Amino acid sequence: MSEMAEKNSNTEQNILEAAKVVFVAKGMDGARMQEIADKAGINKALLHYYFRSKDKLFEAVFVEILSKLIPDISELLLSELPLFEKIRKFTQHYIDTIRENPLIPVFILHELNREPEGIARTFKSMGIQPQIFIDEIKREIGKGTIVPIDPLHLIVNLLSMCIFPIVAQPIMQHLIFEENGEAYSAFLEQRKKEVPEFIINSIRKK
Amino acid sequence: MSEMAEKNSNTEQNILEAAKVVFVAKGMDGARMQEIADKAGINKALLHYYFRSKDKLFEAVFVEILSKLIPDISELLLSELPLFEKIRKFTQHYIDTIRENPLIPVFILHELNREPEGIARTFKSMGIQPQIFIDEIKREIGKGTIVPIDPLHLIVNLLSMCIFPIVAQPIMQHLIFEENGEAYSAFLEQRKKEVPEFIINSIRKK
DNA sequence: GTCTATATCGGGATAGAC
DNA sequence: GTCTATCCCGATATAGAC
Repeated sequence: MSEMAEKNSNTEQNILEAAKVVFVAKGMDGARMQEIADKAGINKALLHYYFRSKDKLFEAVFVEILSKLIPDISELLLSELPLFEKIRKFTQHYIDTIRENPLIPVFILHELNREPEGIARTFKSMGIQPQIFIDEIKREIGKGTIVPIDPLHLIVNLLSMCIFPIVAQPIMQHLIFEENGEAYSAFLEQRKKEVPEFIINSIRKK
Repeated sequence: MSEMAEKNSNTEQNILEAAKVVFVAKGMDGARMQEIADKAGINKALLHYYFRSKDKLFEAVFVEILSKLIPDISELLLSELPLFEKIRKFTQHYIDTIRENPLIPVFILHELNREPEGIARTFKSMGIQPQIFIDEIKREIGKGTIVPIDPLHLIVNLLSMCIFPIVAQPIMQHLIFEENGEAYSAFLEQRKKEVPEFIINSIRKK
């Protein structure tokens, strides 16, 4: 049994991996079961054996992606560092994380638009709790370390400046570097320092 | 002939309008010619009469969207206002513009990922020239009005904080307002003031 | 220019052998 | 568990009448 189970879950994992790549690149509608099967080194019929349908397979992939992403965010918000240090660490770590899978944010947003109800259900079932970080910002304002600012805007600014330049790379690269991928990559690397300093510069009490 | 031409271009325009809505919401792959025909109040066959294929129709829609978007950006970068004023105006105008068609940025990015070569060609054929704005920022740094900052990072920060919160509304709304659309709308409205002040606060020489 | 009817094909899904 | 062969529907595209 152990051998069977071994092989079973290997194949299943192969399928999930392949499906993830294809779904993320092409979207649910553009993805082809044939392509997933090829990439997994197996046969179309086997896809249906493991996951009953394309919808079910997609759902599985979507859940896997989300459940990997969310703890990653939460973890950092809850660490024990002082605020400015936390902003620096978060930016660095987050830019790196998204650069590893730059297609995922657009994938999620696209699918969220495509089928708001169905996917949103999946999404809601996993909780993120930004409240702790919000409270921390409020405390710093109270202490007078930083200027009065709505914590939500601060958080959204931070996320925006990390995520957007990566997901918009296909456009930005063309706009400012004439398709020079190397240059844009270096630009993103710089942002790991530029963004936190930009933020801290704005909120630090003088 | 005038009557014919009239009707002709009306239908053509109706099709383009309908196609735009459907393509933007569902993406090229998810869009159905039937749905476009229905929304245009005509028949599937007519779509093929005006535009030979789905690909051709998509191309037409994509070009129309881009050629509307790009002058809109350029225009503002070239105005004559002082820098801080320009940042305020740009933010306001740009947030409003994107809120009118919040799905378009994700649509563009998704399609760019789906078919990098084909679409990129279309994209490149229209030029945006950020150089004038870059030079202006450099001059202000020279004058000592603002702190030394790489103009590209400043521009990307600005765009990020305008665009991202709107395209990521489906996620953010859930994260911070528990699906309260009204509250998120008000939040975006606030950003028209918060974002420029956040930026100016960061770059202004003290 | 606009419609109805139909050809064609791609792709998701199932049957059944091994 | 994995494969081959096949079913069947949906969607693009075309033919042809009006």
